[in-house]
Amino acid sequence: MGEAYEKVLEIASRRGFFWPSFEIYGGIGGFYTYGNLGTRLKRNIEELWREIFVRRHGFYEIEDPIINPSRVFEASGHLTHFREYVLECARCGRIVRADHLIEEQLGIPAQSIDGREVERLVGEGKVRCPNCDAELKAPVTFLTMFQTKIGAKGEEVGYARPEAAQGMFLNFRRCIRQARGALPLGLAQVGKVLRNEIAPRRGLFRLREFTIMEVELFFDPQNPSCPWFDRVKEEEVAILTEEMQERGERKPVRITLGEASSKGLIKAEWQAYFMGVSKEFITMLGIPEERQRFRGHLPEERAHYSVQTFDHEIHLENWGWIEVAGHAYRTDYDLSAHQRHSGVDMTLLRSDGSRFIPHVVEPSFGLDRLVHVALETSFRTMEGRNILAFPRSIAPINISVLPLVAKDGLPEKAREVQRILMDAGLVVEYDERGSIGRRYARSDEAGTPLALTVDYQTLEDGTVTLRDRDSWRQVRQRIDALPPLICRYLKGEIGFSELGIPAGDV
RNA sequence: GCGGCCGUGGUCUAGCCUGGUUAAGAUGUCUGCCUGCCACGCAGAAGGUCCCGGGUUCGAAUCCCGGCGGCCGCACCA
Repeated sequence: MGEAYEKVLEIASRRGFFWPSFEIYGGIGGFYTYGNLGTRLKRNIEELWREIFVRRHGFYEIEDPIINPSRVFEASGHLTHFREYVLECARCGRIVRADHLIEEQLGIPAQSIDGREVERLVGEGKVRCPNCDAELKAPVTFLTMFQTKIGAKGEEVGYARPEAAQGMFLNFRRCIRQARGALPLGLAQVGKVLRNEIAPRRGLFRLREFTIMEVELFFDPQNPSCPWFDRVKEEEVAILTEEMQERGERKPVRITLGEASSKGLIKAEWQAYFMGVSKEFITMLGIPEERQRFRGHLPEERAHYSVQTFDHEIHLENWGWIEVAGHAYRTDYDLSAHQRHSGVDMTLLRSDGSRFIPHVVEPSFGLDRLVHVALETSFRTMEGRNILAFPRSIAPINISVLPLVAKDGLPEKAREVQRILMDAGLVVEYDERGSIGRRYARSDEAGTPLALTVDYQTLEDGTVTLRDRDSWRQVRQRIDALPPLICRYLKGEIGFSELGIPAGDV
């Protein structure tokens, strides 16, 4: 079953979903280019997310720069928390992380070690190479953020953002005013972020430049309830909490979000709410419920800004559980930090006159990972053919238009039908190469849910056949009735059999 | 970053160990014929820096060294 991954990668590059970037120059790890099908698939997933997380809640969406001045990340804590001190052995050249080595050899907790301490301990020869016991070279810092210079003289140091969230915090004051001061306030952003990963691998899972989709939900900690919580509180989810993992348990509990929230397993109701929305979203991408779970971060893996984080994980055959989203409770960490560093007041006024800094809950999705997961989950084979059975709402191409044979005026008629469907706003692929069977096979491999065939009967009565990608069944329908029917079908409002009357000889 | 395996037309692979004329096959693509619903058939064609660089050799896809890229394990993933 690990072949699904190999097969999907092969289809992805051959058919134009994605492939390694810069390949004519030998390639560089961690960068991928999306082709026509991949770009559409990615955008459709993004639109579905936007519908479910943003539009439906009336949240605001912003777009903030990728390059930020260093002060932003000094304030946010990323510049200190993103920096690793790395030690290299003078003899064998082995490279190790300073904090891990010091904790291991001297028993000093990694969190309490700063750069000066590292230099002192290494200089005094307190730590040795774990591999060959030789002396270590002076520590070098490794920053996983991309650094650049801003301006002609380059005196201003800038960094590429490693997360989109800071944009929402930096612009919070303006946005809350535009929202007329009302909490809860949801600010959303979709955009590229950059992380200089040490070892990018596994295709779209560990990229150096990737797209993130985030909501920062601001609320008053004295009024932490989510007005929509009723919608999800009966929803049952699989949760593996921090405590369970510390007890060595590996099997998640199944519990309703309402119960998980009231029992305190999930600290903020908003967090629990978004976990419910998250499950709904991921399920709509075609991932079955039993392959989803939420896993609480252990303290040492939790980001510096978070008091509780749940990863939304999906089980894949060859990687096991992989993270596609993080649900973090960031409290007032970021707004307080920016208030402290910028001197700008981030507080809001309650009706009783008291002032407070809002708390923040953040659902954050890695879009590229979702693209891969959608591809791999939808992959199946039928009679030796590859099929990408995408949910209809995210399929890159809506419908293929095919003449039964490429002669006798059928191609011309098919082109007319293509025009009609394109004018109706559909993404249509016309194909007359090879035989009809080959064209169906190509259509299936691109994940196109419908194939429309123009045959000799079309020329007589203006009807065509529609073929279902997943069952290969066919129905017949009049051309002029098609546009609204197909649109409703793609939205999932009607089933395949409602598209027309069954067609024979299949 | 460390260790193991790997890199051959668009795709998948053979050839490499045991260096030797035009680098083989399948599939895909293109042209023509054919076509009456599931990768049909026939004929023909195009398509390769054998990952890159260096070395050994009369001669390197093949042997050696270095680099780049990929996969797996370890580490990392704020």
